[in-house]
Amino acid sequence: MTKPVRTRFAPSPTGYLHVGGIRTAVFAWLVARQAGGKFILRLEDTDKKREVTGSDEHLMKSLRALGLDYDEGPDIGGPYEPYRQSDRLSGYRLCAQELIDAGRAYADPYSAAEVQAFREQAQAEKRPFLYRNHRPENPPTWDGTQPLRFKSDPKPYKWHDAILGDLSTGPEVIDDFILIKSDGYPTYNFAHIIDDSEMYISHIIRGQEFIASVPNYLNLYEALHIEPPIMATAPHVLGPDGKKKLSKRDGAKDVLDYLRDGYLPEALLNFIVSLGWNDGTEQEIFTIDELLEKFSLDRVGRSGAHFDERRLLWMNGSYIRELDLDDLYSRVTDYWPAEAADYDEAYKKQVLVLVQERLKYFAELPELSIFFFKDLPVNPELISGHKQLKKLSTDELHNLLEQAKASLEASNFSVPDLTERLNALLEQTGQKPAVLFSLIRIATTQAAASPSLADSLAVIGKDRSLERINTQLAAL
RNA sequence: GGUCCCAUCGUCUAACGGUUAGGACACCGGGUUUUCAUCCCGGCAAUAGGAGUUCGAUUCUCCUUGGGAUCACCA
Repeated sequence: MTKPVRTRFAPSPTGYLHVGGIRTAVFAWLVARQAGGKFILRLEDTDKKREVTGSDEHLMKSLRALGLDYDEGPDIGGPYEPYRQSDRLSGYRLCAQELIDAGRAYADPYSAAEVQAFREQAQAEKRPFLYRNHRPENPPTWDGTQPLRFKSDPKPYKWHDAILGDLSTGPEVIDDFILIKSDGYPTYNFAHIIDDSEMYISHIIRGQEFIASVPNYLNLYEALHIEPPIMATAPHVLGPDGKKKLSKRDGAKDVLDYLRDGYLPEALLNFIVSLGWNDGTEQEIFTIDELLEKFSLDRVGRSGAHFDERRLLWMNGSYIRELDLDDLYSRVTDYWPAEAADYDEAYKKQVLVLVQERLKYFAELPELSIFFFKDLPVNPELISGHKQLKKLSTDELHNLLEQAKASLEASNFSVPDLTERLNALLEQTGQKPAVLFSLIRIATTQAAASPSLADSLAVIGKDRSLERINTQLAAL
C-alpha cells in the first residue's frame, strides 16, 4: 500500500517568485495532480529579520495566477493547519523537548562570537568547520534563551533521490546543527522535518541548495523515528549568461510581471517544465493535460539549465497563435491602446484576427494595432528611410498616390475588391509591389509594419483610408 | 580547502552499447506576388580531455579539467 501523494511548496515570504524559484512548485504541483493527490502551500516564516511584508499574499497570488492551485494553505486552511510555521511553534517545542529527553538535543552554551572563533580557526587550518568538535561536555539546561542543537550521530548515508538517483556521503558531513534559534523560532532544518511529517508529505521536491544538508536531515529523521519522504532534488535554473543560479540580484523577473506583460500562464508553465524535462519525443509544446499525463521526475535532467527568455518568447507566441478568437479577445481586454475604448467588439475582433500571428505577448498589442484606432501624424522618415521609396521624387510619389486614391475611391473596400484593385494598380503604374504597396501602406497606417495591405485597408475602412491618403498627399 | 552534484550544437534537449549524433530556440539564406510577422524549405552548429572495458563507446569504469552547491542562530 503506497502512501497517498501529498506534495508541498514551502517558500519563505521574503519576496517575489521568479522562474527559477517557482520551478519546484510546478514540479510538486504536477506530481500531486497527476496522482490525484494533494498540493499544499506552507509558509516558512521562521526568519523574522528577512521577512518582507506582503510577500505572503504576493506568493499566493502568483501561484493562483499561474494555475498552481493548492488544496491546503495559509489562506484556505486544511486538515493539518496552521500552514504558517510561525503559528506552529508549540509543536516544534514539543518535539524539541522529546529530543532533549532522549539525549539527542542540548543547549549551546557558546556565544555567537565564540562559535565564530571556532569557525575561523577551522578555516585557518583549512579544514571544514564542525561544531560537534566543540560539543560541550556538560551543557546547561536549555532555558530557551540559548540555541538548541541536535546531538548528531555521525555515520555514512546512502539514499535515493527521485531526480539525481543514488547518492551517498561519509560521516564527516554530519554535524550538530541548530534546531531552535535563540529567538525561539525553529530553523528550517528542524521545522520542515516536523511539518512534512505532521502534514503527511509524501515527496519533498526542492532545489539543489539543500542537497548538502540531506544527510543531516536523515540523521534527524532517525532520531525522531520518522520515515523520510521521497526526496527529489531539482538542479538550479541558471541565469542567461553566467553560470550562477538565477537570482533576483541578477534581474530575474517576478513571474507576475511576465503575466502582466501578457505571457500566458500555460506557456510559462510549459516553458518552466521544459527547462530540464522532456518526454523523450520531439514534442516541444505541451498542454497542461499533456504535462499531467506525461511528466515524471525521473525524466528531469540532472544538470542546471540556463534561462533563455527568447525561447519563452517563441513559446508564448506559439501559444497565442493557437488561441481561438473569443479566447484571445477575452484575454487581451486590458491590453488595448486607450483609443480602442471607442470601438466595439466586432471591430476589435477584426483587428485581433490580423494582429494575432505577430503578437508575442499581449503588451505588444498597442504598438501593433494603434493605427487601427487612431490617425497617426505623418512620419516623413517612413518614406525617406525606405530603401525603395527614397529613390523616388516627390512628383512621382504624388502621382502614384493619386492613382491609388482614384482607384480606392471606387472600391467597396471588401478584401477581394481591394486585392483586385491593388493588383490592377501594379500594372497600371508599372511599379513593383515593394514600391507601390509600401507607399500605400505607409500613407494609410503611418507605421513601420502592418498586417497585409488589403486586410488592413478593409478594417481601417474607406473613409478613413482615403482621408489618410489625403493627409499624406498634403504632406509630401 | 573538505564534502557532494553536474558535463551533447551559443541556448533547451533526444539518442536498449551499434544513428550520416536527431529535434527546438536563436542566427543566416531562399520561398509564400509590399513591410513586419506567420508558414514552408535549406544552412550553420555539439558528445570537455585522457586512459580502460568491449568487436564496437555520447552511453559503462577510472583519472584530469571545467562548472555548480554547501560548510549560517537563511531558507
